[in-house]
Amino acid sequence: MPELPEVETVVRGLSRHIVGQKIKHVEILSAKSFLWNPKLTKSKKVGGKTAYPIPQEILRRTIKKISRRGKGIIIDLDKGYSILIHLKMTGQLIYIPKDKKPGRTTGGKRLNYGHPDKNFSQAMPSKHTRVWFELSKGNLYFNDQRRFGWVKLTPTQDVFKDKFFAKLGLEPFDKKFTPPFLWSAIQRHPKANIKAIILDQSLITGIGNIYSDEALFYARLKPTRLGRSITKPEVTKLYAAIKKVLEKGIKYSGTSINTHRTPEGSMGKMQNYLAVYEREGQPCRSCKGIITKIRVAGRGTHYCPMCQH
DNA sequence: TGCCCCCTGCAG
DNA sequence: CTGCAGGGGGCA
Repeated sequence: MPELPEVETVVRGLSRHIVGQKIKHVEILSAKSFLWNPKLTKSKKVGGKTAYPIPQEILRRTIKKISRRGKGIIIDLDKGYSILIHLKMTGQLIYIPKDKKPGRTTGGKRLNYGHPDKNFSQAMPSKHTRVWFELSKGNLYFNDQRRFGWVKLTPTQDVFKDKFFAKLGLEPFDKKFTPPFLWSAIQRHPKANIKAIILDQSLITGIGNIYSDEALFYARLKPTRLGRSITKPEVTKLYAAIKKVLEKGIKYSGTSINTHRTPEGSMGKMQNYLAVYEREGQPCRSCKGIITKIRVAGRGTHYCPMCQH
């Protein structure tokens, strides 16, 4: 689910709800979702599920700050530890206050968990809950259908030594991200598709498959254009388009085509404003063209053949 | 720089 | 049943 706008939505929501709370207990329901000590695989049954041992360093720590780097989430605790989380394709972080009744072990409130039937509700923890944090005033659930995502615990000073965080490029909202920066990044990849270039997290962080297609649409660039063919005026347009689509995504709390939810469990709204993504066969919003789907950089890619060149 | 893989569920 | 899905790591 998550690209920069979705992760930013989750980080902002969690910041409102869980900063200042203490971690009272943690259940790891899927060993591979909490990358910690793989030797500790001795499990026990909790409510019919298998649970794994937890690192003691995480217990009784207070949550100080939640931030985002690229598509990764950093939760800083007191006493020098941080929790790192990546949602990958289907991860969710859902927070349910304890006073939301009926309380008790599940944390109570039932949520529509991406189910097409609006009346369907899913109790937390759900069958996709992989890590369950009991906090002082509520419960935080890391749900991840496909188990591609991960949670890690690391000393705060080592966060950016982490294999994932260490190789991230520039944030699109960093002052250093400028048209000249984008131009030079593109020059270094003359033979790559422009889509592959803007998807490369070691150059710019946070753009994924949805927002790359959207940005290329607003820049009027065909996704298969090679880096060396891109002109300076085109770079300027692409730069503006990238910032525009990411800002719009954040404004609408992300795209909920499938599993993306805010920490409160509600859907984002950006899917209603997409220009090309998931709009194959539909008319272009700015010309008479029909949105076409092809394969670029191994990903389904949507564009308007009439206005993107 | 591309391809396969991790995993599960859903549409066609 | 096959193919495909908001990501990214490891391998030619």
